[in-house]
Amino acid sequence: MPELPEVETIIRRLKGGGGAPSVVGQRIQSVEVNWGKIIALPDPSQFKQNLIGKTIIDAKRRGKFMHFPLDIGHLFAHLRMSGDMRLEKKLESVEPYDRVLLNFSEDYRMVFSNIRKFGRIWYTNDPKDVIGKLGPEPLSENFTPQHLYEELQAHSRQIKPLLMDQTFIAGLGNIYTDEALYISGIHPMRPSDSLTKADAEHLHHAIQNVLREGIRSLGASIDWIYRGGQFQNYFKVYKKEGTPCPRCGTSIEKIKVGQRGTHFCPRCQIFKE
DNA sequence: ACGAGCGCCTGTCGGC
DNA sequence: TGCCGACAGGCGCTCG
Repeated sequence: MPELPEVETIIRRLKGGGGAPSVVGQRIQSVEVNWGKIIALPDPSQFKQNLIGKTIIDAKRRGKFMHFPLDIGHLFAHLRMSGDMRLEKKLESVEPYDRVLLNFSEDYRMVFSNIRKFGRIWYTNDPKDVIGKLGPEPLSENFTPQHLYEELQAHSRQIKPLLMDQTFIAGLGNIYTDEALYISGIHPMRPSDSLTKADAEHLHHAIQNVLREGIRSLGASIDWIYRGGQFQNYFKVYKKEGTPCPRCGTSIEKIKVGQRGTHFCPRCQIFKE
């Protein structure tokens, strides 16, 4: 479930508010690591030592990364293909996929759950170690149609894998990329430098729209990981192969682009060189 | 610079 | 029914 809108939803929940508990202000008393490879930096035993006694002073998102500034240093987490970050009472039972637990001084703990063990957690004094190479935030002011157009021209790559390259733009994954390309009428395999200025403007608008709608819906919930998001009910092409295009009625197709399942309308999204 | 192939993991689904 | 391969919301690596 983890693309920008889902991570944003998780972060907002972790921040609490409205009477709900928050990770902000919590002091880490102990750390449990049940799968060592989850800890990307430093090694797991150092990781524990570094975290104990630290206090979380904020919870933020950058691309698909969760970012927890501490009183000293920074904690980052990435869910990769599966998983969740929960804030819960220490009384709750530990679930089978709970890989890393941060026990706070009082009542609560934060739990990194990750079925496929692809997720990663970092502790570092320098955020650049983790998020230094990320492209712009798609919902920030410095991501403009002009910027997008110029960057598209600067590369000659298939548009879909380029949009999913986190150094190009931070936060898009398979779902929101397919949806944004559909909305803007761009074939997923088109060379990035074949896009016109008008194409780039449409794409920029579509990216921001689909992400905002995703956040408004609290993300998408599919398969066995359900977290209450509703965006799956608004998919126009993702997982819609064989159903009629909402705009022209042509059957939605599924192909592979850059090794990833890709859904598009062959009539609305014409390939051009 | 770019794209393909593959590894990392666990679970589900469709075909035979 | 049972098995087996393909596939899944991601990303880093190697190779050509």
